[in-house]
Amino acid sequence: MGTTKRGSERREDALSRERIVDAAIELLDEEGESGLTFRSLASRLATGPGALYWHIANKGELLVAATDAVIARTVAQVPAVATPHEAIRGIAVGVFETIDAHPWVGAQLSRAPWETPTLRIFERIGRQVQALGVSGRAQFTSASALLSYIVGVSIQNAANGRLFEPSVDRADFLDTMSARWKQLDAHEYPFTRKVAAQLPGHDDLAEFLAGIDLILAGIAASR
Amino acid sequence: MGTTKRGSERREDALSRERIVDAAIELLDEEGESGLTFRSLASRLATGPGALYWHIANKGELLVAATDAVIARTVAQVPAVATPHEAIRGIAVGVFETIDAHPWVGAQLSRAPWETPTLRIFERIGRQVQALGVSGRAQFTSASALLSYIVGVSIQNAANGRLFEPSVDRADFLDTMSARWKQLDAHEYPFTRKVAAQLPGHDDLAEFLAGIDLILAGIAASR
DNA sequence: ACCTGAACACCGTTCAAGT
DNA sequence: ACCTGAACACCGTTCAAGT
Repeated sequence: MGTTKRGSERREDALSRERIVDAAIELLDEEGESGLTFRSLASRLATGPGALYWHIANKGELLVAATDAVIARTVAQVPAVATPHEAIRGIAVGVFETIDAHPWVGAQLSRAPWETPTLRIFERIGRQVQALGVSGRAQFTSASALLSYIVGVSIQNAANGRLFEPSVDRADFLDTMSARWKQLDAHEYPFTRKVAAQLPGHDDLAEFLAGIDLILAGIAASR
Repeated sequence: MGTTKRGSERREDALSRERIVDAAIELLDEEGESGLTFRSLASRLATGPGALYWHIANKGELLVAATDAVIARTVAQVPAVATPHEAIRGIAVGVFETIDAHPWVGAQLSRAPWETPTLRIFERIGRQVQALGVSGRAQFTSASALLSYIVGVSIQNAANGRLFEPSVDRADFLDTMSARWKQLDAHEYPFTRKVAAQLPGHDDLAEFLAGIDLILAGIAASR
């Protein structure tokens, strides 16, 4: 206080790493992965593409930062619940819904699985695996298996969601898919053709959680 | 036989969808995903980029075709074994090793999970789930869970493999990663810090198969 | 029918020049 | 210290023109 206004005074609209990342998230959500370019991002921030490089090293770092911001929000919002089993389901649902809402997050998680975003999820799952009473070395195995499953399914689900225009709804999508599977070669794809009938009315989230329960049942059985 | 040689005679080096896809696989394996461009591919085939578009619609189709060729080979080579449990482990190992050898296959499987390559794997797993005696609707859930886990882990494993230069070997990589995890904030990452000690000597394939066994134990327990 | 290669409309990234 | 925007070295894709 008491200092006179000078060049050091922050302008409202000054560029910063945070503002850039926020704008990138908006662009990714609105236009999809291909909509994020340094030119489009710069024009949204009313500057030139070169200015962004003062704050961020390259596009890879920008994507990691955007993913990390979204995932940090997700894990912070997972509700506290009674049992480790419930907690793991809560984390799973959180990640699933986040990737469903921001499909580019899924692609990023699988492209750079050693970065902080993945670690945030791993940490939360790990604590609950510990709480489950899993012993020493098996904790790592169990947490890794759960993490891979959760991220894997979420990505596949999000990719399916983008298969058709948003106007095509879920039921139509499943009907189309079911019809396509039924037309597969009878000799090559007997199983796929048989389960094609189950596709209409399929509940992705329920199916996903059934898989979680399967892994948790396996963990319990292996103890 | 007996026809005179004409324009319809096939030149040895004539372009074809098959030759293009084979060259694309070579390029992807040698140079990685960013090494495949229509220009580099065309020059390898001693033609111009435009020529390729006579045989293939676009880059997406080229990637799907390349992935499909590799995965078809993989599933064809899975050995016949005694039990469904063994068979599922065999498929899992096949996919794991394929993605480890061709990391771009993993990226492609998660980018387009509804295409034939994924379906080929799903079909093989499904048949074994059926052989396991899993009932009706649960077959779909079990096969999907296994598929997601197998593809998910394989992609993460392959991404880790590309983290550093090929010169950096596995042991060094794990040591570096372990050291990095130990430096994480003690309050934010207690679990990750604790399991960091288990990282050196970690056997990815063994850990992966332990996860498969976990899911199979869950399937057995849920029956 | 199939191939050629220049051209179009883009990219990510760099960097001299400004403030 | 931070921003500007032209320039560099690329992309995927198209298409008139050739054989």
